[in-house]
Amino acid sequence: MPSQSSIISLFQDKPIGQNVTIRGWVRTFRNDQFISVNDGSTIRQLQIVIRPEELDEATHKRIQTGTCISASGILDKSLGKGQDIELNCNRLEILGDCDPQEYPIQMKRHSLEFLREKAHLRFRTNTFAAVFRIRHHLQFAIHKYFNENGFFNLHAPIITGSDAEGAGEMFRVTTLDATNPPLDENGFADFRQDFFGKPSNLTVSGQLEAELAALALGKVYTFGPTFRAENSNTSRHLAEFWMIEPEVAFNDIHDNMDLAEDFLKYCLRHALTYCREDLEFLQEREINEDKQKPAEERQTKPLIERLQFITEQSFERITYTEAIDILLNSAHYKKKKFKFPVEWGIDLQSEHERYLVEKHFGKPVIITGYPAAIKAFYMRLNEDGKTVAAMDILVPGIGEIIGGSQREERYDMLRAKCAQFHVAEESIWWYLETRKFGTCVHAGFGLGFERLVMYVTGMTNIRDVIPFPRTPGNAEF
RNA sequence: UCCCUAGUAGCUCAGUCGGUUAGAGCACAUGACUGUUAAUCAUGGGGUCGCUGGUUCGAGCCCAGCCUGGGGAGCCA
Repeated sequence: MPSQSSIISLFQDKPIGQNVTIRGWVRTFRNDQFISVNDGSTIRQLQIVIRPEELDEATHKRIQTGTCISASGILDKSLGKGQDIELNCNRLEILGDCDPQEYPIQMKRHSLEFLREKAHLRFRTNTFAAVFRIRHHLQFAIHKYFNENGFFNLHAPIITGSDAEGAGEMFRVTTLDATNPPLDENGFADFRQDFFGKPSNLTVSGQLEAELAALALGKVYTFGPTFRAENSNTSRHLAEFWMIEPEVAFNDIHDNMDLAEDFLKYCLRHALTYCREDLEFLQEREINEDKQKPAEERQTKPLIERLQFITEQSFERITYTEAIDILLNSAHYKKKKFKFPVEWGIDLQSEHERYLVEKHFGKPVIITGYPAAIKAFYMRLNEDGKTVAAMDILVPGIGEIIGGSQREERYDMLRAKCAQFHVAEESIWWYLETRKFGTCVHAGFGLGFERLVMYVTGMTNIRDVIPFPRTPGNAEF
């Protein structure tokens, strides 16, 4: 018996005339003799040709959309038009039946909303298989980029005893009996008796831990799951998502911007090189979906062109103050088209960011120098005393994809910021000690992995780029 | 959490002014055909109109509450 081949290897090597075996899932069974099979190795289907007279009636009925089969035979040039090779089957085995009365995935267009409710089966559609192959390649590209550039990967803890990061609501981790916890002298749950002897949570960011490592290893990055218990119900937020957080000793805010831009472009180039067919499929899909939409909601450029465009452009770099000026001088503002007010000191709203990126510049924008009051306590205070060395990278379509900063490395300044932001020093004494013992300039940023996958695949809902999305009220599968 | 919007067959949707027996395409079943490309053609089965309550002689349609999905906002990555 010949060993099993992946369908992608058959398309690549084209071993015409050889006896091969493939295993996969039936997509369609046409004309009682053509079985279109996908094995996940590629977006493409292999056509299995079987002579009707060689197929007994019982087996014939078991070949349905979704059936798992093994097919052996001679690989040949295809007589049909849709493909260049096909498998002339001389041995067909049903590995797993699929009852068409019950199987919800049909060989037709399904809405993404419907497939979201079938998350266990949606991998079997072209769209999701393409998305998750691309997700894999992007993950690989990220590790590759950092490895090639001298970074060390750091596994930040998933369970943390610190709640000082201020990045959002946290999930409590406890082994206490929720219905009958031990109580302390004030009548509250007594976490001294909990597993860790103190309250603990799922991490909202690995940044603080990454900083500790960077101040010894030089260049590090984390790439792990993070958790936010925010009740945010949008197409861009998850309760569980994956984040990449590089942190580099001796980098200032400008080095940080250079790194982020180079890194982002590297990831896009990697996807363009290694995910070509999947991207072409998703591009085609997007074009078809856009036909149903009003003109103003359609993409102005096809997916691949958009990605290429980003890799070729240098990102626009402006300060927060300049951004406010651009907004104030815009015709959009003068016609009172912004819903929210614009003035120095405000946090930029989605509509402001979208105007800057999509209307004014038409390419990615890095904004730096935000007012200290609207950014986190650990960001380095600039010489003007009122702005911090923060940076946000905004991209068309997604908005903020990266947020980062040069960190406050000055011990006294950081303590002052802690007091200002009501961060208890005793809760992050270990973080403060790095500033006491051989501190140095350093900077880093965070990239939401799913936002990157959205950007590359053109998917518009974050729930469609993570295999099993966790959102408020939904932890099925 | 707030605003908008939707929920009718397995899927995608139509359903007029509140009126008699609930509509289509696809899917599925049966048959025909056999080099097809989401094959084609014919025939057929398939409904708790999201849930609860209300208005009415009569509700898929009107009203109230709730549930679920989608879009937007806030928060953020």
